[in-house]
Amino acid sequence: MAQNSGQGITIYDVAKKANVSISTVSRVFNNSPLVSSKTRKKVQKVIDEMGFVPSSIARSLVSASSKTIGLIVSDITNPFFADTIDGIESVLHSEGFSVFLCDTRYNREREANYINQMLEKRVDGIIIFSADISGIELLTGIKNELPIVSIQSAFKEVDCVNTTDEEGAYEAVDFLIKSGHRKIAFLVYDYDNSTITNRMKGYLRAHDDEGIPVNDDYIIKMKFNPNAGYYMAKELLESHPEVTAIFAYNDMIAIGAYMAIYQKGLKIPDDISVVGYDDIEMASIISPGITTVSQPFYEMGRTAAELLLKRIKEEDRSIPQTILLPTRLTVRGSTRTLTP
Amino acid sequence: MAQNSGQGITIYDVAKKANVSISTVSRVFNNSPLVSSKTRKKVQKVIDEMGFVPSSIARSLVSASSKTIGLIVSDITNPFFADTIDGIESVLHSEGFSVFLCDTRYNREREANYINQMLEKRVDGIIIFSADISGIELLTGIKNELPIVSIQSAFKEVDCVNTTDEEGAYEAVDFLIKSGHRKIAFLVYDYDNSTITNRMKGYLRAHDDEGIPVNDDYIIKMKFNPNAGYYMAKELLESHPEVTAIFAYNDMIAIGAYMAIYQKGLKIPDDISVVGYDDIEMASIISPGITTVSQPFYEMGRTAAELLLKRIKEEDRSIPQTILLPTRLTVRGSTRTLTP
DNA sequence: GTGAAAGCGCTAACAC
DNA sequence: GTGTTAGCGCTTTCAC
Repeated sequence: MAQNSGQGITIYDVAKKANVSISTVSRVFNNSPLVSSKTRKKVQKVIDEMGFVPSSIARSLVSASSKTIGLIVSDITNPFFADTIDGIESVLHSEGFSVFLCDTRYNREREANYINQMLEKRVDGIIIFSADISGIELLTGIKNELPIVSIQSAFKEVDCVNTTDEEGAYEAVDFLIKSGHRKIAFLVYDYDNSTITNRMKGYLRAHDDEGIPVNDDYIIKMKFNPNAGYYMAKELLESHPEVTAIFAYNDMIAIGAYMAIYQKGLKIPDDISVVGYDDIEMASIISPGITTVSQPFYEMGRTAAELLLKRIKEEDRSIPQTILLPTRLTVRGSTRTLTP
Repeated sequence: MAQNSGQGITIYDVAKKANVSISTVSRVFNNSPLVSSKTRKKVQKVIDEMGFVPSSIARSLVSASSKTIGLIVSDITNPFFADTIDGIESVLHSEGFSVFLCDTRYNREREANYINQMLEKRVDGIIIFSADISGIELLTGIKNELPIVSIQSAFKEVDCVNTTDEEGAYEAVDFLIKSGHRKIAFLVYDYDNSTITNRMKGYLRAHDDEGIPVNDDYIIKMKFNPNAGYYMAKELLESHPEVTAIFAYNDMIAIGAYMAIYQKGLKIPDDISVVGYDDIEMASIISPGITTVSQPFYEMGRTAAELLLKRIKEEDRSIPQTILLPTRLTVRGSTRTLTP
């Protein structure tokens, strides 16, 4: 173990003690091949003894690269963000980059503040994974100078990594239809963004392809609130008890629906089937487990980081591209086949 | 709007264009009073026009302070971490500090890696909010050089910010007893740490103080798994259906218990009352809302940050101190009064 | 009130 | 293979 954490110790201290020049010290901890193994060993020993840790600040100043990327998310507690962050870091760390992570909590002011911090810190690029679009608006002012990759929000002006939302919803609803369900509700937030639009398209197209008419009354919308799923399902169960399946826009809504169903004294999936979206951890904890559309969050992170790194390295500012990643239906206990 | 984000523009560029020296430019964006308002206005205009953003890298190098603190958490998706992080940032930002946030996901290797990154980045201090103790072990090697504050894990060698776990559990169980409950189960993880020990103490002392004997069979233990609450409650309901109330070690366990109770066809709180701990968001989403012990997460963050800042500023390395923050029982629909 | 100059800890030519 | 040296973009004395 080193005697200390190297705070305050510089290459000069190491050089002096090892009787070499600072260049040699620099070469050693940069793994330059231009050092004899004998010198390297000698210097490394002194580095370890003194607990020397090179200052990334000084390195950044001369190399004109902070080796840091900024990551903006709108809500770090959102369970699937963690996997995405993992994916991002897995590729970034192997390239020696670190991540400056900022949680805006859907707050514009914080967002602006963080972006300014990133500029000051001279991040080499920015990845933004924000449910709403506002952060991206703020970024447009700098997108010509700094590579930017957006995850899960379609935006033509920067590189994007998205999932196939329409197909995911299609697969979920198609699964219900093929299981014999005909009266399938859709519980969704009342907003206008590409994700909602695409999942709605999938819901409609699945009906269309199977020749099943859509009953507009089965589409329940509500502005976002943490309890929205509960209220929407409650309303649905009262007004349309004939419904045999619910497709929820996401797992949080599905969980709210569970509560409304349980309180009505109904059983899942015996009386009603439920399908969610996202596959958050709670989807497998709750009982029965939620049949849901899993998104490749880790892969999304990896893809975004690779895209960004390519832009950083190649200084490539050509036309922004969008990469679409596929989803997968995970079947658990919340759905059953309807035998007529 | 600035023409660009200032990447690549230095104080020399600004100085030249404004016809002043670089010192003056520096004084302007540092709000030094030693500039005439006329000069200030002139320089500020150029700064805005060019979109100059000072490099925190260069500033850190000369000022020998990164104005950054490292924050280590074991799982950012843990819902209450977000509030704590908010609290931390609220005090840090007002002092011009930024936060380097690292999610170790309970992985030692990542932890060590992040600590090394923090050392390289020359953070001015570290706050660690990690369920397990390992991170703190890693930090002991550097605690003499860098201020460290730990949140929610008792550790004598560094400053700590904790909550009154025993009192929180006491208040919860006392509330149940005062509501007429006599057969109260405790569902808890099977580990040996101070938080678990303290809540157990609270559970026992509440019984003791009211002269109610504790039935050891009502204390159900299980190693951590995401579904532990469900399994423990299931076991309890089968072996001891006479129980009228459950005190869960945390809200996740309480939610698992809800599932087991619902599947048994029982109603909450009619057939059985449930009390949780933490007051995570889901505690108010789920139905009925969970009566639970709320922790002052935001305040914990603020307190930790203030403690750290004090250490950083005063270069104060005196005896580590521990600050205990109180909890509060939040009564919702999951509990009822038992009329004999 | 303003400017000149030294130096923070490193990297990267360039010289030997 | 190794050392010397000139900066990187700022802050901070110290003159004026």
